[in-house]
Amino acid sequence: MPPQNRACVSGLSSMNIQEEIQSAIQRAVTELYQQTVTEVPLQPTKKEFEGTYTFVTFPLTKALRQAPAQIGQAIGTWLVDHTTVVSGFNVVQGFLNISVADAAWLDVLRDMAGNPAFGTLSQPDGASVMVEFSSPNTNKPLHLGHLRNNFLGDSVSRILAANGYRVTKTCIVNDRGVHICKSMLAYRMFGTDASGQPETPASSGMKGDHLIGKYYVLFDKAYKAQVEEMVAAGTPKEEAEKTAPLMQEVQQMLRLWEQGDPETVALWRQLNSWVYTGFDETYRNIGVSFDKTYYESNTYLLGKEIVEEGLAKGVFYRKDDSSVWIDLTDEGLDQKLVLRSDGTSVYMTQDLGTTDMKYTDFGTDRQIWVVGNEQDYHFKVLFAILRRLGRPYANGLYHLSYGMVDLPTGKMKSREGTVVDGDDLIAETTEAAATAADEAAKGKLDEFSDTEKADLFRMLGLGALKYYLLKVDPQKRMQFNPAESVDLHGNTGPYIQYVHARIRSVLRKAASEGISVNLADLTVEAAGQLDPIEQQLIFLLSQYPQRVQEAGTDYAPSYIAQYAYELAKTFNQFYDKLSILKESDTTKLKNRLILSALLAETICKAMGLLGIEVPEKM
RNA sequence: GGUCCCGUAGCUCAGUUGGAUAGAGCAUCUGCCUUCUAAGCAGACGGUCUUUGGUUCGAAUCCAAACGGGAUCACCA
Repeated sequence: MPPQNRACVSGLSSMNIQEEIQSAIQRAVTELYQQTVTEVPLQPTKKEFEGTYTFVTFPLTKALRQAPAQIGQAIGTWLVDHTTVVSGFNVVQGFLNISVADAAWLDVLRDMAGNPAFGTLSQPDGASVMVEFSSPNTNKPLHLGHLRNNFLGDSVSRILAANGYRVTKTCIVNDRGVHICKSMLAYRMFGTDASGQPETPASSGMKGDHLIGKYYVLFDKAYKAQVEEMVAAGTPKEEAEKTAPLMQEVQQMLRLWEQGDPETVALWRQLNSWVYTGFDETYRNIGVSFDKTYYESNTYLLGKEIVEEGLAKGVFYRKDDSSVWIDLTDEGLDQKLVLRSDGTSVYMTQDLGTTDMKYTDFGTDRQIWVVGNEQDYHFKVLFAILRRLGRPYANGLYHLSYGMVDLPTGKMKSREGTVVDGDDLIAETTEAAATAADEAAKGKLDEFSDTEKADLFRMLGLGALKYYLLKVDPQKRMQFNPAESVDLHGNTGPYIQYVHARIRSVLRKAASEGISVNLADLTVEAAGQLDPIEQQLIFLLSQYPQRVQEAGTDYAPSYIAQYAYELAKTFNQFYDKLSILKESDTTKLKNRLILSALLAETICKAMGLLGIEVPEKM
C-alpha cells in the first residue's frame, strides 16, 4: 500500500509535545554543531529510566564527531535552557532521556479533553475505501473462522472510518453452485416427515442456517455411502465419486437452476431465505452490518466481456481448445486460466467482473478483501491481471489475509465434526461470562434488572470473544482456547471493560458529591507536581491519534487492542497509587477527574474501533 | 518439487522506522481491601528470540542458507 500522509496525525491540538521536542532537537543540533538533521526519531523511554521520550544519539556520532554521551549531554542541556517543554534530562550512553514539564502535560490534557473529535482523523482528499468481508456460503452456518473474518472486517472498517475515509462495507454471498444444490437435493430427499409435512425453521425450531447445514451434512453422508458401495462393487474410487447417482442429480439440479427451472428456483429461494433469516440474526448478535450485499447468483456470469477486452489488448491469449489464459510467469506467478474451453466462467473470471462492478457502483479509491490466507495466490493473480488491464483502481487493491484458527486439539475439520459453530460459541461465551461475572461482581449487580444483567453479560461475553480474536496479528495462525477466550482477567476484553466501568463509577460518585468536572477547572500553572504515573497516562493518551493512524495504514486492529490494554493497565496502576476523590488538593483532584474522564472516553473509543461496547457499571 | 506465510518464557501472544538488562497475559508461588468498583495492584519464578553465517557502533527486527510447521500450485470456489 502507498504510505499515507503522516501530516494528518497532528490535527489533535496546537500543542504537540513530540513534534515540539523533535523540532527543538533539530534547532539544537544546528546551533551546537552547525549541522542539519532531517529525521529525529523519538521513542518512549523504557520504564526503568526516568523520562518520557528518548532520543538515540548513536547515529549522530559520525556526523558530529563526538561521543554519543557527549552529544546527549549537550543537546539535553540546550533543550532545558531553550524550551519550556523540556524540564529535565538524563543521559545513558547514547540515550538521551527527556522529561517533560508538568505545565506542558496539562496543556496537552486540556487540548485533548477539549476536543470531542479527539482521535478522529481526516483525509484531506476525502478518500474512500471499500471493505469486503464475511462473504458466507448459504449452505452452512457461520463458524469460528468466519467470526475472525467478521470481527476483522468490521473492525478494520471502523478504523478506516476513524482515519477519515468514507467506508463502504460489502459482503458477497455465495448463494449458488454445486454446494448449494447439495443441500437442496438432500432437503428434497429427506426434508419431509412421515405425514408429508416439509421441515421448516418453524417446525423444527432450528435457525434457518443451521437447518440447511443439517441437510448439507446429510447429503455428504448419503453420497459417501453411495460411493463406498460402488467402490465395494468394484468401481474405482475416482470414477465412483464422479458417477455416483447423487452427484449426477446434483449436477442436473445445477443445470436446471441455471436454466431457470421454476421448481428448482423456487426451492432455492425458499431455502436461501431461511438461511438469510438465520444469518441476519447472527449478524445482529455480533453487531456486524453491511452497506451493500452482493449475491453471487447475480454476479457469477460477470467478467466475460473483460476476457474479451483482455484478448483484444493482448493481455490474455487463447489456446487451441479455445480456453483463455494469462501468462504471469515473468512476475513469478504461473499461467492462469481465466475462461474455460466451453466458454464458462471460473472463479477468476467472476472476480474480475465483480471487482469492476464494485468500482462502478461505488468508485472507491481502494478495495480491501478480508479473506483467509489460503487464497493469497488467487489475489496476487487477480491484482496482477487488473494492473495489466490498466484499471485505474488497480493500485488500491489489498488482500487482508488472515490465518486459520486452530483448536487446542488441532485443526478444525468439518468432516470430523470438530468445527466450532459461531452461534453456539457466542451463546457459550455469554453463558461463561455470566457465570464468572456473577461470581466476581460480589453484589455489585444487585440493583440490575434481569434485562440489564443479560445486556451486560452479552457485552462481556462478546467483548471477550472479539478481543481474543482481534488482539492477534491477522496474518498469524492462532490457537483458540475456549477457557482463555472467556477469561475476565489479564489481557482480555472484560479487563478493559472493567476499567471503563470503574472510571465511570468514580465520575458518578464525583457528580453525586457535587464535584464539577469542567475543563475550565483544569489548572495548568499552579498545578504542582504531576505524579509520573499521571504523566505516563497523559503521554499514552496523546499517542491515541497516532495509533489510530498506524492501525489504519497497516489494517491492524491488534494495534488498537494492544493500546486499549495499555491504557487500562496504566489506569489501574494510577488508581491503585493515587486517590482521586480523596485528594485534598482540589486542583489536583479536578485535574485527576478530567484525566480519568478523558481516559474512559478514549477507552470507549478504542474499544469501539474493535466493535466492542463498554459498560457503565459492572 | 516451485512459490508464499509463520517460528520469541511451560502455554497463548506483544515487540512500531534496527537501539538500553527482549515484554504482557495464563499457569505456579508470595504480599496488599474498616479507605473512589480487589472483575484490581505489587512482587517472585520463567528466555541460546529454531540454527548457522552475513550487513554495522548496535540485530528478535535487515540479507542468505538450513531445519521445523502451515498454505497454495484445478477447465473447484
